[in-house]
Amino acid sequence: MTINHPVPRVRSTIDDVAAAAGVSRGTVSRVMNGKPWVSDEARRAVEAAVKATDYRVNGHARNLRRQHSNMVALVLCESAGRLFADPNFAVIIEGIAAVLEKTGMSLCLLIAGTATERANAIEMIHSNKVDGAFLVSAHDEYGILEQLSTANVPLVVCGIPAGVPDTVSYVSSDEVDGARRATEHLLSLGRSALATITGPADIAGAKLRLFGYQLAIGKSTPITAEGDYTRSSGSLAMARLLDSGNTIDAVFVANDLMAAGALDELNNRGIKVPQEIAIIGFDDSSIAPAVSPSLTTMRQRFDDITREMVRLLLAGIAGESPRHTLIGTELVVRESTAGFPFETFSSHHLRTI
Amino acid sequence: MTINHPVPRVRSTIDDVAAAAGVSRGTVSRVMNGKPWVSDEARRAVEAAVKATDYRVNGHARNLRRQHSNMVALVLCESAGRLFADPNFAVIIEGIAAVLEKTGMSLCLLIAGTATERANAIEMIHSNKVDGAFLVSAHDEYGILEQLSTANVPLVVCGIPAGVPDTVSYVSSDEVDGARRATEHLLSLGRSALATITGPADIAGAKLRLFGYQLAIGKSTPITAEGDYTRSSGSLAMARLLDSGNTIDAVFVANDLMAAGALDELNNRGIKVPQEIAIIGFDDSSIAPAVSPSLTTMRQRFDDITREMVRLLLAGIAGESPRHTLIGTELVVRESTAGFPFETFSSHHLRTI
DNA sequence: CTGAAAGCGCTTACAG
DNA sequence: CTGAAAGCGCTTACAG
Repeated sequence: MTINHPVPRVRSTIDDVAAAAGVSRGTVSRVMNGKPWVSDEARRAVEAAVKATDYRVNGHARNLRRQHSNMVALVLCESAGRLFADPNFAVIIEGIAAVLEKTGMSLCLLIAGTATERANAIEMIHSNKVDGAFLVSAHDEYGILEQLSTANVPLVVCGIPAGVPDTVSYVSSDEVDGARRATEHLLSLGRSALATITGPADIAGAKLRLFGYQLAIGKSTPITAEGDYTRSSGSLAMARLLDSGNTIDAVFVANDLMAAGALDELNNRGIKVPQEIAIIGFDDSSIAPAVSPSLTTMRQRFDDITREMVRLLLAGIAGESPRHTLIGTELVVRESTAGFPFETFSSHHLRTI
Repeated sequence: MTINHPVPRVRSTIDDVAAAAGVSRGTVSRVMNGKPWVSDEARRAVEAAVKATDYRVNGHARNLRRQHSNMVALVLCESAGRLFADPNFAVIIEGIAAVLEKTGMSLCLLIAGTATERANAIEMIHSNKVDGAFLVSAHDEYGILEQLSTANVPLVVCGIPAGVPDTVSYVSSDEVDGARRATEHLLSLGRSALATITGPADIAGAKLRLFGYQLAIGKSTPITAEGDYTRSSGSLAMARLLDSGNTIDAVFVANDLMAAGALDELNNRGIKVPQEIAIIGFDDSSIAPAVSPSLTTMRQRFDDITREMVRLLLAGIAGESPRHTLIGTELVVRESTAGFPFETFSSHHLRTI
C-alpha cells in the first residue's frame, strides 16, 4: 500500500470571508476568536459571510501562528488488544478525559503498541503538534521515554518510569507502601507461609511492589513467580507456585488480573480460598468484586492519580518544572482474605490452620 | 480550571539549521524530506547542524504548507467506560490501526462520549488537522454525522448510519442478511416459538437486524424486548421475555454481549440452554466462546470490515467519491444451539421438545 | 545541485 | 473600533 496524496480541496479562507463581509481579515479574525472591540455591524456582516462561504479556520495556520495547539496527547504503549484486556486503562483514560474536558484542552489518544506506531507518536510530539503528553505504561525496553524526554514539550508519566525521571513529571500510587501493607494484611490473618506473584521485571512499578512485599516479610527469602499482568499468566504463576513443593497459605499478587487468574487455578484444583490459601491483589479494578470469591485488594485511587496528572501537565505547559507525586493506596477487604460474616470466618480460620 | 497559556519555548527553526550548516533553508528542507539532488557534502553538513541545534520540523508549519497532515482520526462516540466494555471496539480499533500502519498514515483516537468531546472532535476535523476520519458508533441523537458531513474531509462510518449517507462512505456487515440467517438457523433446529432481543432503536444497525429477523419469521408478529447492547440489558430483556407469558424456545439476540446477559438470566433460573431455549447472538466477539454454554453467533468479519474502511478512506483522500460496502457474516455454531457431540444433542433435543 | 522568493492561512501588536 | 503589515516555520516551483 502506498500513500495517496490528497487531492487539493477547495476551502474558503479568511480572505474570502473578509471580502464577502467587506471588512479586513483582522476583523474577521477578531470575531472568529470572540475578541472584544468589534462593532455589532461588523460582527453581523462577518457571521453572515462565514455562513455564506462555509468558512472554517485552518487549524495548522492558527496553531502555527499561536504557537500552541490546545491539544494534548495520551500515549498508550500497548496494542489495542492488551489495552482493552486490562480494566485499569479504561479508568485512567476516562479519568484523564473527564478532568481535561473542564480545562478546555482537547485530548487525542495515540496507540503505540508497535514500533511504527511509537515512531508516529514520537514524531507527533516532537513536531510540537500537541502542547503536552501523558504517557501510560512505558515499558523500559521501548526507550520511548528516553526519546521523548528530549522533546520540547512537558510530559507526565502514569506510574514510575524506570529511567530518565528528571525531565518528566510522573504520578504513581505508592507502590512500595501499598505492597507492604497488602502483605502485612496477609500476615495479620495469622498466615506465615507467604508467596508472591510479581509483574513483569521490566516494569518499575512491578519491582517496587516486590520490594514492598520483601519489606513486610523481613529477612525470609521470598517465594516468587513472575507473570505479565494478564489473567492467564496469573493462573500459570499460581500453578508454578503450587507445584514448587513449598507450603503456601497466602499469596500477594501484584495486580488484580493476575489474582483473578490465580483464583481460577485454585478453583480448578479445588483449593479453598481463603481457608487454605488467602489471596490479595492490587488495583481494585472492576474484576476484583466480580470474581468468586471476591478479591481483597489494594485500591489505586485513579481518580486522584488522573487529576494530579492533568494538574502537573497543565503546570508544565505553564512553564513549571517537572514534579513527582505519590498517591496512597487503600486496603479493600473482600472474601479472598475474609469470610462472611467476618467473625464466622475468623473462628473457622483459626480452627483449620 | 482555566487554560494556561503555554510559555514560549525556545526551538530551533530551519533557519537556525541553515545558518549552522552554511546552506540555504531550501537545502535543509530537502535533506529533512529525503529529496534527491543534494550533494553528500551538503547533506552531511545539514545532518550535523540538525544534531547541533536539536532541530525538529514544526508540524503546523509543515502541514500548513503541504496542505495535508498525513494523519487520520478515529472518532469513537462512546465514553471510555462503554468503549472498554464492548470487545467489538478493540477489534475494530486494532484492525484499523494495523491496516493503516502499513500506509504510512498515523492515527489518532478521539473519544467523543460527551458533548464537549464531540465538539472538540468536530472542531479537529473541520479545521482540517486530519486528512480524513473514521466514525464508530454514531448514535443518531448526537447529530455528529450531520455536522461532520459538511466537513471538507472524507469520512468513513463503521456500520450503517441512519441519515446523511450520501456524503460519507460506510462499511457494514450485511445486517439484514445476517439476522435473517441467524433466525433461519433457529428455525432449522425445529424451534417454532421464537423471540428476539433487539439493540437500541436509535441505532440503524439494530433496526436492520430486527428487520432481518422479521424476514425470517414471516408474517407472525415478532415477540421482542429491547436492550442497549450491554450485558446487563440482555439479562433484563430476557427476564421480560420470560415473564411475558409467551412460550419461547429460541431467541435471536442482536449482539453477543446481550446474549451473554440473556444466558446469565437463563442460567440463574435454571432454564437449560439449548435444551429448553436455544440462543444465538451476533458478532462472534471474544465473549461468545467464553460463556457457558458457549454461544452460537453470526460472525462479523471485522478484519474485512476494517480493511475496507481504510481502503475507502484512502480512496476518499485521493479524491474518489463516497462508497458503501456490505460485508457478509458467517454462522458459527456452538453449544447454545447445539450439543456436543452434535448427534447426542440432536437426539436428546428431539426427545425433550 | 543550490539559493532566493513566494506563499500556505492565520493572529496580533501597531497605528490610526 | 478597524485596517495594513509583519511574521509564525515550513515547502516548492523557479532560475541558475
